[in-house]
Amino acid sequence: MIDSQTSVALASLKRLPVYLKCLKDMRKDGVETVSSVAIAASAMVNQSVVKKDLSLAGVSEGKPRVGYKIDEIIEDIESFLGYNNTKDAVLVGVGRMGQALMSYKGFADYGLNIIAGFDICDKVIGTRINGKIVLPVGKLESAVEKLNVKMAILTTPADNAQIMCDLLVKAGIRAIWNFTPARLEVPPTVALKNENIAESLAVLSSQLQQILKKE
Amino acid sequence: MIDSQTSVALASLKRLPVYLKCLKDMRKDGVETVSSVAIAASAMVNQSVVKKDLSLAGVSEGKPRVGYKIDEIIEDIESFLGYNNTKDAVLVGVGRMGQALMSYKGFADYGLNIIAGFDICDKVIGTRINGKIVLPVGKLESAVEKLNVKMAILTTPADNAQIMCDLLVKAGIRAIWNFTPARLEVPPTVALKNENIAESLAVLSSQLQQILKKE
DNA sequence: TAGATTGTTAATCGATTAACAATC
DNA sequence: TAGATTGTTAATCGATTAACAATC
Repeated sequence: MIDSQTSVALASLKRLPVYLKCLKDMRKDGVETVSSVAIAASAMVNQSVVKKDLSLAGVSEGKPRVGYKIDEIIEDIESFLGYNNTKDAVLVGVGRMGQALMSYKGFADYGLNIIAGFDICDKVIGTRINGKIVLPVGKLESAVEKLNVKMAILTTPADNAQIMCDLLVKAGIRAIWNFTPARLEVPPTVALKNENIAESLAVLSSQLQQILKKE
Repeated sequence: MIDSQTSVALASLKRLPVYLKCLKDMRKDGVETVSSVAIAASAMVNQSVVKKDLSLAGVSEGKPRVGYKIDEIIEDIESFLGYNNTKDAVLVGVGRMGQALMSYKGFADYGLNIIAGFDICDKVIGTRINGKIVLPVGKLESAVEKLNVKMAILTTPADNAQIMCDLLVKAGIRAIWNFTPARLEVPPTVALKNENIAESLAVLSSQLQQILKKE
């Protein structure tokens, strides 16, 4: 293969963290080997999809009639998802949502490390949340440059989102995780992931409606 | 059509709130009519997809050479998504994330109304967040039954998630919006939407990796 | 050996995109 | 009338599912 495969299918990429969670739960229950059929059942997806996703993720060979060693398969998926090499991130907008994310211990498992929060409000500037300092937005650019941070989490009010986004891009941030409802514009050299509350609610409401209709 | 179409394609359903946000932003800028081409550009999707989604959502006829009246199309999409008839919800787990969601004013736009929070911690019980009372979990079942609430938002620590989930189901909740990383088990009569932080991060990290690789 | 499971190949399905007639 | 846009139909694409040979 020359200059091979650019991107794992998006759908596969989204399922891998789900498998990982299932596998870790199984391991906690003392499971030592696991088959694709078992993963499929636990993650509630088709078994063909599991097999294909695992091979895409480059999981070490499983043994026919046995399956995969649970430690190995977990290690392989984590390494594929990059959970081992820590990614630093800054967080902009230390409101309740921002504080919730700064306090969340689970990010460490995913290799994400929020190094500091930034805000414009004097009440939070200088405080520490989960041990991480909150700095004024004025210090954002120099901090990002000095620490060579590539990822940012955006949790400002929607009105400020684009302005802060522009500032982040200017500072050299290359990936923005947007928790605001604003539709942001970023240059093509910057990755953007919208955490879309309205989308999720639309899906859930529609499912609920169908369930209630059936009765 | 007899007993027609059970479910709008999931992909379409997810895009509609995006269009809605774009349309509202346009209206704020004084736009009065809009074409599917303009929506497609703003939402950054293919124009065929927009046309198809709009027709699925039952948007009132657009006029060739003119497009859609912006007030009408917004009204149509909102009504299709059920933003007009308010859905009550309870929230379980009034930690930082729970408080952030209870404080979020934007839910009103989506027709979602959190009527109360529930927690086991004495420190928050009895307080009010954004005017909404926090009650002990012991009162959950009776409240859900009395107020006929069908939807719940789950923001507990992962350890308690399944227990609280079971309690919600027992109380008659039919749709659970799960913000915890736990993989929940619910009966088939209950809708479940996982807000999957790990999935989003995997997608963003992968995009970032590709962008950095190109340089 | 028999049988369960892997890993891949082929078939199916659904969603996206392109094309175009109808319309104002 | 000319031309832009709608709304739908057909073509393409990709992802899911089924099937099966290889293997332990």
